[in-house]
Amino acid sequence: MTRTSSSTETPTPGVPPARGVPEATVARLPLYLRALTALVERGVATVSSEELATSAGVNSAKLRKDLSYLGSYGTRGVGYEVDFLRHQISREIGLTQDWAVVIVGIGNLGHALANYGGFASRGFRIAALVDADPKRTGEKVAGLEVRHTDELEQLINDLDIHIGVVATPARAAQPVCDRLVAAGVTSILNFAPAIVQVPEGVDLRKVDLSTELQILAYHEQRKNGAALALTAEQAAELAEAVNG
Amino acid sequence: MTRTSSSTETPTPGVPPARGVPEATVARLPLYLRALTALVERGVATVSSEELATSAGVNSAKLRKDLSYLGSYGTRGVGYEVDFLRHQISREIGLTQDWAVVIVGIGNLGHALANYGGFASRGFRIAALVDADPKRTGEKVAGLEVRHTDELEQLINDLDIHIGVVATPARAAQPVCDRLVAAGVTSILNFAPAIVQVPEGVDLRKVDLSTELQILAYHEQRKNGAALALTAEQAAELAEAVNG
DNA sequence: GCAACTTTGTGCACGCCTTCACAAGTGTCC
DNA sequence: GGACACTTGTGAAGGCGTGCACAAAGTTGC
Repeated sequence: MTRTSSSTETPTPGVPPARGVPEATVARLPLYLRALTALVERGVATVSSEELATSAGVNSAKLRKDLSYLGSYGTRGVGYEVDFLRHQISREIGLTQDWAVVIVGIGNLGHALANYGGFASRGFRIAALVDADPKRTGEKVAGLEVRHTDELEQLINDLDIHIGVVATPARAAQPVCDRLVAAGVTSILNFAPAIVQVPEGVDLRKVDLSTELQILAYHEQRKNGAALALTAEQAAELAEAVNG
Repeated sequence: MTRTSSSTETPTPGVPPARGVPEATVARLPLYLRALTALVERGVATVSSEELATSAGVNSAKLRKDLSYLGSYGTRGVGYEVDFLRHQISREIGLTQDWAVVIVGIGNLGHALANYGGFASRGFRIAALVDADPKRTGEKVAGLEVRHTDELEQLINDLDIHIGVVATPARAAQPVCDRLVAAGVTSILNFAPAIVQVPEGVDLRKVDLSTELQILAYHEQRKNGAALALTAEQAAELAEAVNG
């Protein structure tokens, strides 16, 4: 019924097709998936949009609209069959196949990522760990041997890896991404605090720890009556700005 | 000149004031700050919006509009004075004061966060590390002694902590957040893969590692001609759906 | 002091996302 | 079998963010 993807003929040249699902919706699908998984584990069979929305932390209208982009998987008057919906979303995201992932940079963060259980349980398989430091080569992390960066291209090729996770220091991020892309990786998750450029067709997502804290700090500063947080210097500046 | 905050009288009840700077702009300020810091280190004195935008990975019009919310800190025909602008943004975000932060959950990720250099260099001071496991209590991490969760409220009070970082397992996230809030924390950065609810007035940001990967997987699945990625089962489902 | 050039700051239009509100189904109870 | 209660799916409206395009403002060279 809603397969009217013919009228939406403005594919926005620079952006990949993305069938019909808005980007904002895609970003929320993993959220729904998690909420549904929790419901399955509790043995719940059906759920209304209201309940599911609450446990996913969103508005119920938004949830229904999001799901409507995937199809009509609910039953009016009843709700959604939990297990069925979970499977549909899982398939839409592409979690029914397993994705081989390489982690580059096995420092503190790389360690944490390699050991993070949330990946394996969601269809992501850490297939290779790579570090530039020869001293780390051979070390076992999360049951996997750390390989030297020299082998990066070889590993990507042999293990058919399409997704790379970058957890290197900032200055190494761009060269590493270049090599990943050259070797055939088309999706990169970057944890390094650096802005990296990738060619068109490669998806790049960024997780920046200190950026998140800074955004919090911005709002924090504006609570409790901001005046409380002003230093003498800042107060002087403020006064100057208001009067001048 | 642009201090016409009187006409914008629709403060959106549920949302905190947020003087006049759009949320999307706030989220980019740390980006600009980083780019400016890099310029300072290279000894660059002035920079045009075009250059700064490029090195921050955004559009120059967007950069100028963003900066215009903070004030008129540029010089037409010249550009922005790097050090001055950096200071202004820093002040706007609230990085001129130092923020005491507590990290709850010293597992792999907590370790990585405690050792992450990017916090200290940006006005965030890791003031306390807390873990529920008595075996970890007393352990030294990043030069700080890990304390037991029992001491959480005491530490928050004594050290005047307003920002909490949660790196616990999923099931512990909500109780921990509740305790943080009860003890006076008003900003929380949550790394646990769980949806947590906080009362109004408390800012909550979420960093979810597997969500990011799932978003990448979604797009990855749609590259290379999605048909390639279909399993027999999925193909059958698809055929069924199309034929009805 | 004037003309040519550079770069900022912003009004405006467009598009995406969110939210409301309701018609269209579905189950239940009598 | 019909009335009622419930819930989905979606048209439409409003708000927010982006990017264009240009006026305003400053600099340089003569």
